Amino acid sequence: MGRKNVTISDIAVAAGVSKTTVSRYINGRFDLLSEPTRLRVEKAIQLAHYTPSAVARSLKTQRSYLVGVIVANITTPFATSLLNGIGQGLREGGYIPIFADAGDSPDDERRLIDSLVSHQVDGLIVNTTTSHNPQLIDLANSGTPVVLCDRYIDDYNFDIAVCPYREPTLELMASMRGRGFERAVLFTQDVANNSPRAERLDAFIEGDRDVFGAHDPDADVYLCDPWDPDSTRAAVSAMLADSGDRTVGAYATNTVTLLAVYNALTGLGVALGEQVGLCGPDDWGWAHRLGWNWADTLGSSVTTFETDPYAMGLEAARLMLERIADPAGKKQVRLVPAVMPQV
Amino acid sequence: MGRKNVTISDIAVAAGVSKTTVSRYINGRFDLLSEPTRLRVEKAIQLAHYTPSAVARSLKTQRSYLVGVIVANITTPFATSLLNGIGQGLREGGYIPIFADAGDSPDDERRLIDSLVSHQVDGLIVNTTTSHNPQLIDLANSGTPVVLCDRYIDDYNFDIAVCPYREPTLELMASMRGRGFERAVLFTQDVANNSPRAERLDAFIEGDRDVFGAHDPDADVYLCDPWDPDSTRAAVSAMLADSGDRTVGAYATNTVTLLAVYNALTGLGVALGEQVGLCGPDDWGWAHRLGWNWADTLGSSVTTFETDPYAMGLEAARLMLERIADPAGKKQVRLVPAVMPQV
DNA sequence: TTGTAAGCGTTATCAG
DNA sequence: CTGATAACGCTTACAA
Repeated sequence: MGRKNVTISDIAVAAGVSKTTVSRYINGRFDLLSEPTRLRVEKAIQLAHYTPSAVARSLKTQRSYLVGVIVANITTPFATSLLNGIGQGLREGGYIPIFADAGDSPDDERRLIDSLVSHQVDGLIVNTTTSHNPQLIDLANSGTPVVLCDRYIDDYNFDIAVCPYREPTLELMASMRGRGFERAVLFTQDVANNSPRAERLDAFIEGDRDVFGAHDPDADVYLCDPWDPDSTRAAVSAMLADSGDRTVGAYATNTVTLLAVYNALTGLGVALGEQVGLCGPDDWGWAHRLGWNWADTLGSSVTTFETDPYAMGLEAARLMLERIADPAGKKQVRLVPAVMPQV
Repeated sequence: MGRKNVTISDIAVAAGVSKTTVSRYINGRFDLLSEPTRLRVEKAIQLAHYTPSAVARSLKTQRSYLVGVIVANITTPFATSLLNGIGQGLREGGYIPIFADAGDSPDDERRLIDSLVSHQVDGLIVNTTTSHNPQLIDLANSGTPVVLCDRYIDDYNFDIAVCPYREPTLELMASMRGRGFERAVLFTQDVANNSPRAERLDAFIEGDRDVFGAHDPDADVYLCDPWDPDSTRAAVSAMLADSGDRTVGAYATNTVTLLAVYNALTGLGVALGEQVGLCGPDDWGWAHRLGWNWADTLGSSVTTFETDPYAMGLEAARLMLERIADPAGKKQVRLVPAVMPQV
């Protein structure tokens, strides 16, 4: 109970050898050990339940075999599958993933980066909360491997795994138009500092103009915070008022927002399908692994294109392994395409 | 680019003081520094972009202010909210949570524990994959703070945050009986090594006997792996065949299993409500934060009792903080009750 | 108020 | 094959 930790010196003494020899054993340099010494050390280690200190090792070698992974918001279905993929990829390369959640707070993200770096992680995979991030740029510049996930950072080239959202968004809008909806609207959280949202917004504007023939697409954009049911209800109400008796095809910027809008609509007694149709990206990895088509459950009028956050995590992890192996290599953008909507 | 890390010595030299003085500055011991020296050190630190090495600090002080958090399967909605709560609680206490995913593999869990401990985490919060876990018992015995979450480990008293599942399970079964279902069945993953599942199984058996008057409750238990649609479909088919024309109230051991069973049922063309009713725990924290009643979406005949994984995480974190503050204190069991079903 | 020096538990460099 | 010994970057008595 609470007994002092056994160290390499203890083992050395117990086995009657030097620390160096024990160290060699730990690191599997059996070519440098005679059979008898090896056995003596082995026995001593087992007897004492010795495990080497990774901290001391990290301090000396400047490597930890740890990779820090920071996700903007661990509560989303997207993040869940992303982490799953990243974990898988890193383990395959012999690295241990350490997950952290920024909880959508740039401040917390900054603190986490500092902390992880100061704990000697060998690299950082970040699904960042801010597209303006000098800290990460400095870090990458100073030689620390940094890989981005899904979200861009301005003014610097990072290794990054991303999904192209423009095309599937346009396809989805075309399909909504084809189904006869007269007006297109977008529900989104604040787009500032968030590249995927910005990309989807741009694509929406483009589609609203080209596919729906809107003159003032900006007026079709509704801001809401999906985690705040009141905010979403307000946005949906405003949208309904603005629409008059036009039928509406609503695009939600992500799965969480889609669910929030769905809640608001049904809460307001709006039947989905005739008056309002709902669509958006489906970034819900684990529902698919379950074989559950949640969008169908909401109603057959809900259409989506499916992204693959697990694959994205896997790619990000691989980028990290490559970057660690070759710190000076050329930065890469890895595309993980969405599955086009089944029209 | 790749320039050597600046250390406390560099700052000492730059500021023309000793390492001790710089160390005092870092640790906020301003009472031991004269105004001028403080300013000199401050300037030197800023100029050099110096950040102290947490690794070196950990090695020296044997504290890291890191708490390792291992979750059995990060892909589940339960885990998502649990981590959220744990993160919140730990941050409030000044500790940094480090998340890791065992991916339902006891082997990976063991490796993760080793790794985190060897990286000097100040404590470990574990939602374990195995109820038989000598490694964690040793760890706790040796003085490392260990807190369990939701799942028990045999043969040792741990600090633990858990939800009592017996009562709500019985209530749910009574309500199913009240709605006229003639047979009760349970869908569950393997119960071995998993205390909450075992507890729900026991409660089901009790309810099947006492509420439904079953003579052979074991025959009403169907094993399936929710992540494998085929396995679930097979279990559901078997259940339907066994039931003949009795109506069935099906209890799923957790949310993921409930969804899987729902998929299988609808896939087989079974309409929910008349022939088969579905119920189980609702451990889907974030859906509730969204205000989304997913069970209603599946169909109004799906009934649940709601657990609170976020609160559970919060309690676990608080237990950890208390244990770190008072390593010798008495072990505690913290109950986080479920919300009884609305009948 | 400041500094010296030892040491945390490893690994790396040499020298046998 | 084996072993001294000096780092790694920090904290902490103990002096001054």
